[in-house]
Amino acid sequence: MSHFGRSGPPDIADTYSLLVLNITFRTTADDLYPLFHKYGKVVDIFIPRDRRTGDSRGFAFVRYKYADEAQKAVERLDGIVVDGREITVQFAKYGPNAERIHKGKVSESFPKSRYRSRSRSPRRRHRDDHRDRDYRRRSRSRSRSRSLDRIDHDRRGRERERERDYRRRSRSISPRRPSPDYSKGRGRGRYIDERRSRSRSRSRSRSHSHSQSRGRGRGRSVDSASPGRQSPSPRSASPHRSPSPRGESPERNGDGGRSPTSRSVSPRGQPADSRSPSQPNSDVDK
DNA sequence: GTTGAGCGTT
Repeated sequence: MSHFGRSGPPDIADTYSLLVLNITFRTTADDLYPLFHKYGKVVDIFIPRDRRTGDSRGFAFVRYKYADEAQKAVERLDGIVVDGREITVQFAKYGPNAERIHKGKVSESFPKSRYRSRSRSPRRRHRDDHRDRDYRRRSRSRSRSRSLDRIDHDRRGRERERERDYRRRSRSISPRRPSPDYSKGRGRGRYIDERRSRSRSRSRSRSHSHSQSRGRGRGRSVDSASPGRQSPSPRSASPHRSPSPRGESPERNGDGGRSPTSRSVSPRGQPADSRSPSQPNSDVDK
């Protein structure tokens, strides 16, 4: 009884899910089970993890059998330090049985005591608020061109898709908001953005070999490269690494997976900026 | 080895 999330949800008939936030990335269901089991009957524990890496996302779902026990666990385990991190336990809102809980007796059994008076950072603003606001705004959309609406819809869909993918990449690659202080206090966000844009462009051109080794060194024979520094490819002093004189190299699979790096900046290939210096006259000629 | 706002799977 220590293997949760093995065969999906056992039964969500009369269970109450708790959302456990701020847990460490190493915490597993087995680690949370004893803690939560002390306050009630835990029927299932699920920890969402990344599909690519497989690491935990930092939160877990603990399903209780009874609401009173779940409530007790929320009050008792919310704020405790697990593995060196203060976790946050609260009732799950979005879930397969969220409606049930919302319309069930939980809503009546627990009208309040949702957020404990704890001096924790207010982390309640996220998708929930956004969704609510978006929904309201959309509902009030009375005058709007159809074409615009379509575009808006498309844009929103794209945004949602990106968000759906994984926010980690978004924040890592495109740190649009490094610090809320800049966009809140100062109004030079645009300036910074502009400058950053240019800087990024140059950086891309300059820094070529950006370490994109994110594959944990799987696939590369470390044995041959470990001892001594022999050249793995004893090819002649040829600066050209592309055997093909023209066209991109057909092989772009480095680690045998995919290239999550932001290399799709130019779907076409090389921008018009870096043209071949073969014909310097072309400029003057035109 | 890293990260840290948030809402979920076979």
